[in-house]
Amino acid sequence: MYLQLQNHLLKDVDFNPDEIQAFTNLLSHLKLNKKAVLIQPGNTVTKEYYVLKGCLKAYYIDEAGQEHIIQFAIEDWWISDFEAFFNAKPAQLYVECLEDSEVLSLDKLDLEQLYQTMPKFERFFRLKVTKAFVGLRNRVLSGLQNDNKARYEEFCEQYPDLEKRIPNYNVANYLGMSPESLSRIRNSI
Amino acid sequence: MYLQLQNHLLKDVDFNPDEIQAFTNLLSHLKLNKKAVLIQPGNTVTKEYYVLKGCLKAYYIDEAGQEHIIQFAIEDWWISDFEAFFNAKPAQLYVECLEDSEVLSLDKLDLEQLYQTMPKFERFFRLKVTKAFVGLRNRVLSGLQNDNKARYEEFCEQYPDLEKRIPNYNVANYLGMSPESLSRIRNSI
DNA sequence: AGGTTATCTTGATATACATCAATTTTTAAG
DNA sequence: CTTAAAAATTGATGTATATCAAGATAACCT
Repeated sequence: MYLQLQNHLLKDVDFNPDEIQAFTNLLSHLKLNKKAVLIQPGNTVTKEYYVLKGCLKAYYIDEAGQEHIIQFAIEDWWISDFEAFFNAKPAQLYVECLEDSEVLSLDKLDLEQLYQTMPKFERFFRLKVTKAFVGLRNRVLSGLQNDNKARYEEFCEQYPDLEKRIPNYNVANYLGMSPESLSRIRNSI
Repeated sequence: MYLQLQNHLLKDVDFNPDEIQAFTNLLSHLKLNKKAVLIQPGNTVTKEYYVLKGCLKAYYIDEAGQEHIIQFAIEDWWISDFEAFFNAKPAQLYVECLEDSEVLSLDKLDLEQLYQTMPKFERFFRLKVTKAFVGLRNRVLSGLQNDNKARYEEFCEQYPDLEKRIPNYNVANYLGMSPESLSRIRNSI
Protein backbone atom coordinates (compact mmCIF):
# COMPACT_ATOMS: atom_id res chain seq x y z
CA MET A 1 0.00 0.00 0.00
CA TYR A 2 1.24 3.38 -1.01
CA LEU A 3 3.35 4.39 1.96
CA GLN A 4 4.51 7.39 0.01
CA LEU A 5 0.95 8.63 -0.48
CA GLN A 6 0.10 7.88 3.12
CA ASN A 7 2.91 10.13 4.31
CA HIS A 8 1.79 12.74 1.85
CA LEU A 9 -1.72 12.69 3.26
CA LEU A 10 -0.63 12.71 6.89
CA LYS A 11 1.66 15.67 6.37
CA ASP A 12 -1.29 18.06 6.41
CA VAL A 13 -4.22 16.30 8.11
CA ASP A 14 -4.28 13.50 10.65
CA PHE A 15 -6.38 10.94 8.86
CA ASN A 16 -7.19 7.64 10.50
CA PRO A 17 -6.44 4.34 8.75
CA ASP A 18 -10.02 3.98 7.52
CA GLU A 19 -9.92 7.33 5.85
CA ILE A 20 -6.64 6.57 4.18
CA GLN A 21 -8.03 3.26 3.04
CA ALA A 22 -11.15 4.88 1.65
CA PHE A 23 -9.03 7.36 -0.26
CA THR A 24 -6.66 4.74 -1.59
CA ASN A 25 -9.59 2.70 -2.86
CA LEU A 26 -10.51 5.53 -5.22
CA LEU A 27 -7.16 5.59 -6.98
CA SER A 28 -5.99 3.87 -10.13
CA HIS A 29 -2.36 3.10 -10.72
CA LEU A 30 -0.97 4.07 -14.13
CA LYS A 31 2.41 3.24 -15.65
CA LEU A 32 3.43 5.66 -18.36
CA ASN A 33 6.27 5.98 -20.80
CA LYS A 34 8.23 9.09 -21.48
CA LYS A 35 6.32 11.33 -23.89
CA ALA A 36 3.01 9.71 -22.98
CA VAL A 37 0.20 12.26 -23.03
CA LEU A 38 -2.34 12.18 -20.20
CA ILE A 39 -4.39 15.21 -21.20
CA GLN A 40 -4.84 17.08 -24.47
CA PRO A 41 -6.71 20.28 -25.34
CA GLY A 42 -10.39 19.57 -25.79
CA ASN A 43 -10.44 16.60 -23.45
CA THR A 44 -12.92 16.40 -20.63
CA VAL A 45 -10.72 16.39 -17.57
CA THR A 46 -12.16 14.12 -14.91
CA LYS A 47 -8.91 13.19 -13.19
CA GLU A 48 -6.08 14.68 -11.29
CA TYR A 49 -2.83 12.78 -10.91
CA TYR A 50 -0.51 12.14 -8.00
CA VAL A 51 3.05 11.35 -9.06
CA LEU A 52 4.56 8.24 -7.48
CA LYS A 53 7.62 8.24 -9.69
CA GLY A 54 8.84 10.18 -12.69
CA CYS A 55 8.30 13.66 -14.02
CA LEU A 56 5.56 15.41 -16.01
CA LYS A 57 4.78 18.83 -17.39
CA ALA A 58 1.57 20.75 -18.04
CA TYR A 59 1.78 23.22 -20.91
CA TYR A 60 -0.22 25.40 -23.24
CA ILE A 61 0.33 25.80 -26.97
CA ASP A 62 -0.68 29.24 -28.19
CA GLU A 63 -2.02 30.29 -31.58
CA ALA A 64 1.53 30.90 -32.79
CA GLY A 65 2.41 27.31 -31.94
CA GLN A 66 4.56 28.38 -29.01
CA GLU A 67 4.68 26.12 -25.97
CA HIS A 68 4.34 27.62 -22.47
CA ILE A 69 4.98 25.41 -19.47
CA ILE A 70 2.73 26.08 -16.54
CA GLN A 71 3.74 23.35 -14.19
CA PHE A 72 6.15 20.52 -13.63
CA ALA A 73 5.41 17.63 -11.31
CA ILE A 74 7.75 15.11 -9.74
CA GLU A 75 7.32 12.59 -6.92
CA ASP A 76 4.65 13.66 -4.45
CA TRP A 77 3.17 16.41 -6.58
CA TRP A 78 -0.27 16.62 -8.11
CA ILE A 79 -0.81 17.54 -11.73
CA SER A 80 -3.71 18.06 -14.11
CA ASP A 81 -5.29 20.82 -16.15
CA PHE A 82 -6.73 22.20 -12.95
CA GLU A 83 -8.88 24.88 -14.51
CA ALA A 84 -10.58 22.25 -16.65
CA PHE A 85 -10.71 19.81 -13.77
CA PHE A 86 -12.25 22.23 -11.28
CA ASN A 87 -14.64 23.96 -13.63
CA ALA A 88 -15.63 21.00 -15.80
CA LYS A 89 -14.44 22.83 -18.92
CA PRO A 90 -12.61 21.29 -21.88
CA ALA A 91 -8.88 21.08 -21.36
CA GLN A 92 -6.66 23.85 -22.67
CA LEU A 93 -3.44 22.18 -21.65
CA TYR A 94 -1.35 19.18 -22.46
CA VAL A 95 -0.11 17.02 -19.62
CA GLU A 96 2.82 14.92 -20.73
CA CYS A 97 5.52 12.72 -19.25
CA LEU A 98 9.12 13.94 -19.33
CA GLU A 99 10.29 10.59 -17.97
CA ASP A 100 8.84 7.12 -17.61
CA SER A 101 6.42 7.68 -14.77
CA GLU A 102 3.95 6.10 -12.40
CA VAL A 103 0.94 8.06 -11.22
CA LEU A 104 -2.23 7.53 -9.24
CA SER A 105 -5.32 8.98 -10.80
CA LEU A 106 -8.20 10.38 -8.79
CA ASP A 107 -11.61 10.92 -10.34
CA LYS A 108 -13.47 14.16 -9.73
CA LEU A 109 -16.82 12.52 -8.99
CA ASP A 110 -15.29 10.07 -6.55
CA LEU A 111 -13.59 12.96 -4.86
CA GLU A 112 -16.82 14.97 -4.64
CA GLN A 113 -18.51 12.01 -2.96
CA LEU A 114 -15.61 11.59 -0.60
CA TYR A 115 -15.96 15.23 0.41
CA GLN A 116 -19.53 14.48 1.49
CA THR A 117 -18.73 11.43 3.58
CA MET A 118 -15.34 12.52 4.90
CA PRO A 119 -15.04 16.29 5.14
CA LYS A 120 -11.45 16.00 6.29
CA PHE A 121 -10.56 15.53 2.65
CA GLU A 122 -12.15 18.84 1.89
CA ARG A 123 -9.69 20.23 4.38
CA PHE A 124 -6.80 18.35 2.88
CA PHE A 125 -7.41 19.66 -0.59
CA ARG A 126 -8.14 23.15 0.66
CA LEU A 127 -4.68 23.15 2.21
CA LYS A 128 -3.17 21.74 -0.97
CA VAL A 129 -4.72 24.39 -3.20
CA THR A 130 -3.74 27.04 -0.72
CA LYS A 131 -0.10 26.03 -1.00
CA ALA A 132 -0.31 25.94 -4.76
CA PHE A 133 -1.90 29.38 -4.70
CA VAL A 134 0.91 30.82 -2.61
CA GLY A 135 3.45 29.20 -4.89
CA LEU A 136 1.89 30.80 -7.95
CA ARG A 137 1.67 34.14 -6.23
CA ASN A 138 5.40 33.96 -5.65
CA ARG A 139 6.00 32.97 -9.24
CA VAL A 140 4.08 36.05 -10.38
CA LEU A 141 6.04 38.19 -7.95
CA SER A 142 9.32 36.76 -9.15
CA GLY A 143 8.34 37.55 -12.72
CA LEU A 144 7.50 41.14 -11.87
CA GLN A 145 10.63 41.67 -9.85
CA ASN A 146 13.54 39.72 -11.30
CA ASP A 147 15.46 39.56 -14.54
CA ASN A 148 16.23 36.28 -16.28
CA LYS A 149 19.32 35.50 -14.26
CA ALA A 150 17.73 36.12 -10.87
CA ARG A 151 14.68 34.10 -11.83
CA TYR A 152 16.85 31.18 -12.86
CA GLU A 153 18.86 31.28 -9.65
CA GLU A 154 15.67 31.37 -7.63
CA PHE A 155 14.37 28.39 -9.57
CA CYS A 156 17.55 26.40 -8.85
CA GLU A 157 17.33 27.14 -5.15
CA GLN A 158 13.67 26.33 -4.96
CA TYR A 159 13.64 23.19 -7.10
CA PRO A 160 17.20 21.80 -7.11
CA ASP A 161 15.94 18.32 -7.94
CA LEU A 162 13.89 19.54 -10.89
CA GLU A 163 16.75 21.58 -12.32
CA LYS A 164 18.88 18.45 -12.53
CA ARG A 165 16.28 16.23 -14.15
CA ILE A 166 14.68 18.45 -16.73
CA PRO A 167 16.07 19.42 -20.13
CA ASN A 168 17.36 22.92 -20.06
CA TYR A 169 15.05 24.32 -22.67
CA ASN A 170 12.09 23.24 -20.58
CA VAL A 171 13.39 25.18 -17.63
CA ALA A 172 13.94 28.20 -19.87
CA ASN A 173 10.42 27.90 -21.18
CA TYR A 174 8.95 27.65 -17.68
CA LEU A 175 10.86 30.76 -16.69
CA GLY A 176 9.74 32.64 -19.77
CA MET A 177 13.10 33.02 -21.47
CA SER A 178 14.79 31.61 -24.57
CA PRO A 179 17.00 28.53 -24.27
CA GLU A 180 19.86 30.62 -25.64
CA SER A 181 19.51 33.12 -22.84
CA LEU A 182 19.47 30.36 -20.25
CA SER A 183 22.58 28.85 -21.76
CA ARG A 184 24.42 32.16 -21.51
CA ILE A 185 23.28 32.61 -17.93
CA ARG A 186 24.49 29.17 -16.94
CA ASN A 187 27.81 29.92 -18.56
CA SER A 188 28.17 33.14 -16.66
CA ILE A 189 27.74 31.55 -13.22
CA MET B 1 -27.36 42.45 7.71
CA TYR B 2 -24.92 42.18 4.88
CA LEU B 3 -27.07 41.15 1.95
CA GLN B 4 -24.09 41.58 -0.31
CA LEU B 5 -22.04 39.11 1.71
CA GLN B 6 -24.95 36.72 1.93
CA ASN B 7 -25.22 36.58 -1.84
CA HIS B 8 -21.49 36.13 -2.04
CA LEU B 9 -21.67 33.14 0.29
CA LEU B 10 -24.65 31.56 -1.42
CA LYS B 11 -23.04 31.80 -4.84
CA ASP B 12 -20.85 28.80 -4.13
CA VAL B 13 -22.41 26.83 -1.27
CA ASP B 14 -26.01 26.61 -0.08
CA PHE B 15 -25.68 27.71 3.49
CA ASN B 16 -28.71 27.83 5.75
CA PRO B 17 -29.59 31.00 7.67
CA ASP B 18 -27.96 29.74 10.87
CA GLU B 19 -24.68 29.19 9.10
CA ILE B 20 -24.78 32.61 7.52
CA GLN B 21 -25.58 34.11 10.89
CA ALA B 22 -22.72 32.25 12.54
CA PHE B 23 -20.36 33.51 9.88
CA THR B 24 -21.57 37.07 10.05
CA ASN B 25 -21.08 37.08 13.82
CA LEU B 26 -17.36 36.57 13.32
CA LEU B 27 -16.90 39.68 11.20
CA SER B 28 -15.90 43.20 12.16
CA HIS B 29 -16.89 46.15 10.07
CA LEU B 30 -14.10 48.63 9.25
CA LYS B 31 -14.35 52.05 7.62
CA LEU B 32 -11.11 53.14 6.00
CA ASN B 33 -9.84 56.24 4.29
CA LYS B 34 -7.97 56.31 1.03
CA LYS B 35 -4.29 55.50 1.65
CA ALA B 36 -5.11 53.73 4.92
CA VAL B 37 -2.77 50.78 5.45
CA LEU B 38 -4.26 47.53 6.71
CA ILE B 39 -1.13 45.39 6.63
CA GLN B 40 2.57 46.23 6.60
CA PRO B 41 5.66 44.03 6.22
CA GLY B 42 6.55 42.42 9.51
CA ASN B 43 2.99 42.41 10.82
CA THR B 44 1.44 39.25 12.12
CA VAL B 45 -1.46 38.69 9.74
CA THR B 46 -4.44 37.32 11.58
CA LYS B 47 -7.15 38.71 9.32
CA GLU B 48 -8.41 38.49 5.80
CA TYR B 49 -10.71 41.18 4.47
CA TYR B 50 -13.89 41.12 2.44
CA VAL B 51 -14.53 44.35 0.52
CA LEU B 52 -18.00 45.83 0.94
CA LYS B 53 -17.13 49.06 -0.82
CA GLY B 54 -14.04 50.69 -2.22
CA CYS B 55 -10.77 49.46 -3.65
CA LEU B 56 -7.52 48.15 -2.19
CA LYS B 57 -4.18 46.85 -3.40
CA ALA B 58 -1.68 44.34 -2.03
CA TYR B 59 1.92 45.00 -3.02
CA TYR B 60 5.51 44.15 -2.30
CA ILE B 61 8.39 46.61 -2.08
CA ASP B 62 11.67 45.02 -3.15
CA GLU B 63 15.20 45.79 -1.97
CA ALA B 64 15.56 48.39 -4.70
CA GLY B 65 12.50 50.20 -3.37
CA GLN B 66 10.38 49.16 -6.34
CA GLU B 67 6.70 48.48 -5.77
CA HIS B 68 5.09 45.36 -7.27
CA ILE B 69 1.34 45.00 -7.13
CA ILE B 70 0.15 41.46 -6.55
CA GLN B 71 -3.55 41.99 -6.20
CA PHE B 72 -6.33 44.52 -6.38
CA ALA B 73 -9.64 44.07 -4.60
CA ILE B 74 -12.95 45.77 -5.15
CA GLU B 75 -16.48 45.00 -3.96
CA ASP B 76 -16.98 41.32 -3.23
CA TRP B 77 -13.32 40.37 -3.32
CA TRP B 78 -11.14 39.11 -0.49
CA ILE B 79 -7.73 40.57 0.21
CA SER B 80 -4.87 40.02 2.64
CA ASP B 81 -1.25 38.94 2.62
CA PHE B 82 -2.42 35.40 2.05
CA GLU B 83 0.95 33.74 2.37
CA ALA B 84 1.38 35.32 5.79
CA PHE B 85 -2.23 34.66 6.72
CA PHE B 86 -2.21 30.99 5.76
CA ASN B 87 1.24 30.12 7.05
CA ALA B 88 1.32 32.35 10.12
CA LYS B 89 4.44 34.08 8.87
CA PRO B 90 5.26 37.80 9.18
CA ALA B 91 3.75 39.86 6.38
CA GLN B 92 5.84 40.65 3.33
CA LEU B 93 3.21 42.81 1.70
CA TYR B 94 1.44 46.06 2.21
CA VAL B 95 -2.34 46.12 1.92
CA GLU B 96 -3.56 49.65 1.29
CA CYS B 97 -6.72 51.47 0.28
CA LEU B 98 -6.85 53.12 -3.14
CA GLU B 99 -10.22 54.65 -2.28
CA ASP B 100 -12.22 55.27 0.88
CA SER B 101 -13.38 51.75 1.66
CA GLU B 102 -15.44 49.56 3.91
CA VAL B 103 -14.34 46.03 4.66
CA LEU B 104 -15.32 43.13 6.86
CA SER B 105 -12.43 41.48 8.66
CA LEU B 106 -12.35 37.79 9.46
CA ASP B 107 -9.96 36.41 12.04
CA LYS B 108 -7.97 33.28 11.29
CA LEU B 109 -8.62 31.61 14.63
CA ASP B 110 -12.34 32.24 14.41
CA LEU B 111 -12.29 30.79 10.95
CA GLU B 112 -10.40 27.69 12.07
CA GLN B 113 -13.00 27.10 14.76
CA LEU B 114 -15.79 27.61 12.28
CA TYR B 115 -14.23 24.96 10.04
CA GLN B 116 -14.54 22.49 12.92
CA THR B 117 -18.17 23.20 13.70
CA MET B 118 -19.39 23.92 10.17
CA PRO B 119 -17.34 22.08 7.56
CA LYS B 120 -19.34 23.69 4.78
CA PHE B 121 -17.14 26.72 5.27
CA GLU B 122 -14.14 24.59 4.60
CA ARG B 123 -15.81 23.84 1.31
CA PHE B 124 -16.60 27.49 0.66
CA PHE B 125 -13.03 28.60 1.14
CA ARG B 126 -11.65 25.64 -0.77
CA LEU B 127 -13.73 26.80 -3.72
CA LYS B 128 -12.58 30.39 -3.21
CA VAL B 129 -8.90 29.50 -3.15
CA THR B 130 -9.40 27.25 -6.13
CA LYS B 131 -10.76 30.15 -8.15
CA ALA B 132 -7.96 32.39 -7.03
CA PHE B 133 -5.49 29.68 -7.99
CA VAL B 134 -6.91 29.38 -11.48
CA GLY B 135 -6.86 33.16 -11.83
CA LEU B 136 -3.19 33.30 -10.92
CA ARG B 137 -2.40 30.45 -13.24
CA ASN B 138 -3.92 32.46 -16.05
CA ARG B 139 -1.99 35.53 -15.02
CA VAL B 140 1.24 33.54 -15.22
CA LEU B 141 0.23 32.17 -18.59
CA SER B 142 -0.61 35.63 -19.87
CA GLY B 143 2.80 36.83 -18.76
CA LEU B 144 4.56 34.01 -20.57
CA GLN B 145 2.55 34.41 -23.70
CA ASN B 146 1.69 38.04 -24.33
CA ASP B 147 3.51 41.28 -24.90
CA ASN B 148 2.62 44.46 -23.03
CA LYS B 149 -0.18 45.48 -25.34
CA ALA B 150 -1.91 42.11 -25.34
CA ARG B 151 -1.62 41.87 -21.57
CA TYR B 152 -3.20 45.26 -21.15
CA GLU B 153 -6.07 44.45 -23.49
CA GLU B 154 -6.69 41.21 -21.65
CA PHE B 155 -6.72 43.11 -18.37
CA CYS B 156 -9.29 45.58 -19.68
CA GLU B 157 -11.56 42.78 -20.86
CA GLN B 158 -11.24 40.84 -17.67
CA TYR B 159 -11.56 43.72 -15.21
CA PRO B 160 -13.33 46.59 -17.02
CA ASP B 161 -14.50 48.06 -13.71
CA LEU B 162 -11.02 48.03 -12.23
CA GLU B 163 -9.45 49.65 -15.27
CA LYS B 164 -11.74 52.63 -14.90
CA ARG B 165 -11.20 53.16 -11.17
CA ILE B 166 -7.51 52.67 -10.73
CA PRO B 167 -4.73 55.13 -11.56
CA ASN B 168 -3.00 54.15 -14.70
CA TYR B 169 0.41 53.66 -13.20
CA ASN B 170 -1.04 51.09 -10.82
CA VAL B 171 -2.39 49.10 -13.72
CA ALA B 172 0.97 49.32 -15.45
CA ASN B 173 2.69 48.14 -12.31
CA TYR B 174 0.31 45.21 -11.90
CA LEU B 175 0.97 44.20 -15.49
CA GLY B 176 4.72 44.50 -15.07
CA MET B 177 5.33 47.38 -17.43
CA SER B 178 6.36 51.02 -17.09
CA PRO B 179 3.68 53.73 -16.91
CA GLU B 180 5.23 55.29 -20.01
CA SER B 181 4.73 52.08 -21.95
CA LEU B 182 1.13 51.83 -20.85
CA SER B 183 0.52 55.41 -21.87
CA ARG B 184 1.87 54.74 -25.36
CA ILE B 185 -0.22 51.60 -25.64
CA ARG B 186 -3.37 53.45 -24.66
CA ASN B 187 -2.58 56.10 -27.19
CA SER B 188 -2.13 53.53 -29.92
CA ILE B 189 -5.54 51.94 -29.44
C1' DA C 1 29.53 0.71 -31.71
C1' DG C 2 27.75 3.99 -35.17
C1' DG C 3 24.56 6.80 -36.85
C1' DT C 4 20.62 9.72 -36.01
C1' DT C 5 18.16 12.86 -33.42
C1' DA C 6 17.84 15.88 -29.47
C1' DT C 7 19.95 19.31 -26.79
C1' DC C 8 23.14 22.85 -25.83
C1' DT C 9 26.29 26.48 -27.06
C1' DT C 10 28.10 30.61 -29.34
C1' DG C 11 28.10 34.76 -32.14
C1' DA C 12 25.68 38.42 -34.83
C1' DT C 13 21.69 41.11 -35.28
C1' DA C 14 17.09 42.95 -34.15
C1' DT C 15 13.55 44.74 -31.09
C1' DA C 16 10.45 45.47 -27.40
C1' DC C 17 10.53 47.92 -23.72
C1' DA C 18 12.78 50.44 -19.76
C1' DT C 19 14.80 54.50 -18.31
C1' DC C 20 15.64 59.36 -18.24
C1' DA C 21 14.11 64.00 -18.75
C1' DA C 22 10.94 67.53 -19.68
C1' DT C 23 6.15 69.09 -20.37
C1' DT C 24 1.27 68.96 -20.02
C1' DT C 25 -2.89 67.65 -17.86
C1' DT C 26 -5.55 66.34 -14.02
C1' DT C 27 -6.61 66.11 -9.30
C1' DA C 28 -6.50 67.67 -4.66
C1' DA C 29 -6.09 70.93 -0.93
C1' DG C 30 -6.09 75.43 1.48
C1' DC D 1 -10.46 80.16 -7.20
C1' DT D 2 -5.53 79.45 -6.76
C1' DT D 3 -1.71 76.94 -6.05
C1' DA D 4 0.55 72.72 -5.21
C1' DA D 5 0.91 67.97 -5.89
C1' DA D 6 -0.11 63.84 -8.51
C1' DA D 7 -0.66 61.59 -12.80
C1' DA D 8 -0.19 61.19 -17.64
C1' DT D 9 2.16 62.19 -21.90
C1' DT D 10 5.93 62.61 -25.26
C1' DG D 11 10.52 62.25 -27.18
C1' DA D 12 15.38 60.61 -27.00
C1' DT D 13 18.36 57.07 -25.64
C1' DG D 14 19.94 52.66 -23.61
C1' DT D 15 19.69 47.79 -22.54
C1' DA D 16 18.16 43.21 -21.68
C1' DT D 17 16.89 39.67 -24.09
C1' DA D 18 14.69 37.56 -28.30
C1' DT D 19 15.64 35.78 -32.69
C1' DC D 20 18.32 33.86 -36.36
C1' DA D 21 21.93 30.87 -37.87
C1' DA D 22 25.42 27.55 -37.43
C1' DG D 23 28.19 24.32 -35.08
C1' DA D 24 29.37 21.32 -31.07
C1' DT D 25 27.94 17.89 -27.55
C1' DA D 26 25.34 14.67 -25.74
C1' DA D 27 21.64 11.21 -25.66
C1' DC D 28 19.26 7.57 -27.78
C1' DC D 29 18.16 3.66 -30.63
C1' DT D 30 18.81 -0.83 -33.37
